[in-house]
Amino acid sequence: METGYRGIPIPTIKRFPSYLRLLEGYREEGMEMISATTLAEELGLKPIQVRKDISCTGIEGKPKVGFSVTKLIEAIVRTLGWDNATDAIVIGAGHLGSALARYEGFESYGLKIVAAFDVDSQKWGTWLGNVPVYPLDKLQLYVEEHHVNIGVLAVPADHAQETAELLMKSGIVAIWNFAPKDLKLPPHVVVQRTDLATSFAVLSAKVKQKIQKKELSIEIDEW
Amino acid sequence: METGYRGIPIPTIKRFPSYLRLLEGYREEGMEMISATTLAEELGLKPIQVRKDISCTGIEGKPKVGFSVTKLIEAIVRTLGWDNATDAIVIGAGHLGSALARYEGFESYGLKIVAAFDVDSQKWGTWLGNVPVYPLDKLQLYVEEHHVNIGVLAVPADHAQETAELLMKSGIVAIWNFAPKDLKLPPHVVVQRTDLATSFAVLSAKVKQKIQKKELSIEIDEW
DNA sequence: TAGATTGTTAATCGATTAACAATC
DNA sequence: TAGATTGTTAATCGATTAACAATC
Repeated sequence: METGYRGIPIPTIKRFPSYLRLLEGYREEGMEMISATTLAEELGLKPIQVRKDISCTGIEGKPKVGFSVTKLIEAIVRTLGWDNATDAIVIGAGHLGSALARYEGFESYGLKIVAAFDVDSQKWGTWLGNVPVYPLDKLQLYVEEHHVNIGVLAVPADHAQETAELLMKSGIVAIWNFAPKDLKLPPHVVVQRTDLATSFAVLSAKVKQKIQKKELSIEIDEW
Repeated sequence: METGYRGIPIPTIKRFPSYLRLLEGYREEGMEMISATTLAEELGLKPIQVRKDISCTGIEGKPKVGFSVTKLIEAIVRTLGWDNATDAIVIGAGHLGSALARYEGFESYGLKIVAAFDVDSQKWGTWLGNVPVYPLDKLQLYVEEHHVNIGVLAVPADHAQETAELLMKSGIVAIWNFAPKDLKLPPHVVVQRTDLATSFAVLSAKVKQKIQKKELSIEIDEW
């Protein structure tokens, strides 16, 4: 059985934004060509890994010279799908939802927050930066009328599941979940978590491991 | 040459918080035993993976019955190092820093935000929930006096590197970096990113892949 | 040219998954 | 007991890394 197209590895996808930030800096400095070797050094990666990652974009480099900075940027942006701007809504206008709605960096990812929704009537009609806050009841209608694709979920954990289901029913394609809750949704909905607990778990584990290593003696780090 | 202790796999660490949330729900319901099979089903994982993960905590189960809910919770919490509360400070009292300082969920991870710091003199002396905001100049002294271990970095990207170096010099052990910037720090400092761009990149790629697959027909994704 | 860098093919490494005996 | 579940050992899978020919 032929499964065919396998897709770009998730770890590679995760490194792309770092490449992009670095490359945009180089572009601003007027640099035209960049080698995988330099990118690797700058990001603490191995050159071979950077080359492998870049090869996923389909772009070609010149031996001894490297890659065109602008072409590489374009290729990565295209590979991530960040060249087509997508409208998104934020659900939950609490502290986190508010910070997300106001965040200006999303533009460069092709993400545009067009509205926020909340159950709290006191927030209706207010603005989070340039983003208006509407009643949650208006969500379904808004999504249908404005063809919103992405829902940014920033509600409390105990309302995450039901809100996600509402988003799904409204026709949202993908959910970016900031609530500390694992959603159970049918596989046709794309869900991506940004879970503080998960991130902090890795930090904690690294700290703990470092302490353990130091106790068991062994080597030293310089600097 | 014997390298010895290898540590718990990062993917396992990342799944632990999901197990914990689920288990705490079961504990509240008064459930005493739980099987890996049930946990797996609830989280959309394979039973074998859950068993492997659990085995990393060192806890033992009973065939046909499962694991003690409370013992499993304790074991995971201990494995993550969440049983020892750690003091942390937030640097940058903008929208994101403010949301982080006010977030109450950190308690259950053994993380306590004790202060925030900002360059903006207008913010000095104000409070983010229960967290006071101090001048950035006071950071070094504060860290030394209060033995703060963790710095939560929520400053703009163009100040992230220098602020991280300040934290390092002040004696901070680990940095939780929310700035969209890759930090260059010596290996003895533990750094963990929570990068919106990275998370959104995965979301974008999944959406794009799904569209492509739908065109080519065929099946689904994980995560 | 010589040397650095690309791109491909193969080897390695680590995590996931499968198989199955042990056990309550 | 029979059947479900654990825990271990081996197989598989995917990503990283190594090796090296091609090339500007």
